[in-house]
Amino acid sequence: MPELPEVETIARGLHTRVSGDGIESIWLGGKPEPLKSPAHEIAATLEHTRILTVRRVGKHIVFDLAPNNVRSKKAQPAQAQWIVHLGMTGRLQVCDPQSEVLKHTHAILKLKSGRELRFVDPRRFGRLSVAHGFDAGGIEPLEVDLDRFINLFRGRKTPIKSALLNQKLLRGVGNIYADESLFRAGIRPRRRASTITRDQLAKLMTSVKEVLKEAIVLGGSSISDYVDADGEEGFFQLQHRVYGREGEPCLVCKTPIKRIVIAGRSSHYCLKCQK
DNA sequence: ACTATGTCCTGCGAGC
DNA sequence: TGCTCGCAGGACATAG
Repeated sequence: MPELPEVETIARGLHTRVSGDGIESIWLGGKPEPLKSPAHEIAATLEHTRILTVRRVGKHIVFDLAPNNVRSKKAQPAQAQWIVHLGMTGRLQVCDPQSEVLKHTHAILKLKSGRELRFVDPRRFGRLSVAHGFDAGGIEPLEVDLDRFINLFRGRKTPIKSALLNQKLLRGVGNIYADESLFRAGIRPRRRASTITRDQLAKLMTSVKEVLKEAIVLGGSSISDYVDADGEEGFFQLQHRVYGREGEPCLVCKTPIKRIVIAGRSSHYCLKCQK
C-alpha cells in the first residue's frame, strides 16, 4: 500500500534506472484498463519520447518526457508527463522482454535500451494518465510550513484522521502514516480538526514529517529490492506503533491498542496516550 | 462549501 | 480439505 515514502522510494529507484532512456512504443492491455486518459492519448504522448526524470508528486509518480522530434518551428507545448498512480497494489517493473508477463499486467513500454517497463496491478486501483504541467493539488507534507499547515484545518469539522487523508489538503499521507502520526502527536483520530489547538497542530506537523522521513530513510536502503521483477520483496515497514496492532499493548503505556472505523478506514490508537 | 458514504477490484487468510 | 466471507484501502461519485 504505497503512501508517500514508498512512492518516493520507487520514483527514485526508477529514476536511476530509466531516466535518459527512450520510449519506443507502449502496449495497453485488454478492455477496461485503469486509465484516466484515453489509450490513444497516452500512446501518442509517450511514444518516441525520452524520459528526462522520474519523480514523486504526492502519491503520483511523474515521468517528465522530452519530445524526440523537435523540428516544429511552432511553440512547443508545455512539457508532457506520464502520470502513474499505484493505487493499492500497482507495481512498475523494469525487466527483460523475455521475462514472464505477470497476470494483471496492464501496460508494457518498450524502451530504447531493449528493456521493458511494465505496469502490473491486480486490484486495479492504480491509474495511468498523461498531462502537460501536472498539478496534483494539495501541499507536500514535507515542505509545508506551520502557518499553512494550521490553515489547512481551520473550520473543518471532519475528524482529523479524515483531514490528513484528504489529498486536496496534504498530498501523500495515507492510512498507515496518518495513524502513526496521530499517535506520535497524542491526538485521537476522531478529534474534529477545528478543535485542535495550535500547539497540538504544531506537534502533529512535526510528527507527520518525522514519520514520513523515517520511512523514506528505511526505504532508501531497499530500493533495488522491489523496483525489480519480483517487486513484492523488500517493501519496507516502519516499525508501526499503532497501525495493525489492535489489542496489542501500547508500546508506551501497555494499554491495548483500539481499532475503530473512520470514513470506512480502520484507525488505530491508544486510548490513554491520545486525547 | 463541506461532509459522509458507497463503490471499485482481487487476493488472502480466518473460521467452520 | 474446501468453502464462504470479510477485509485491505486511494480516489472519486453521489447524496445530503
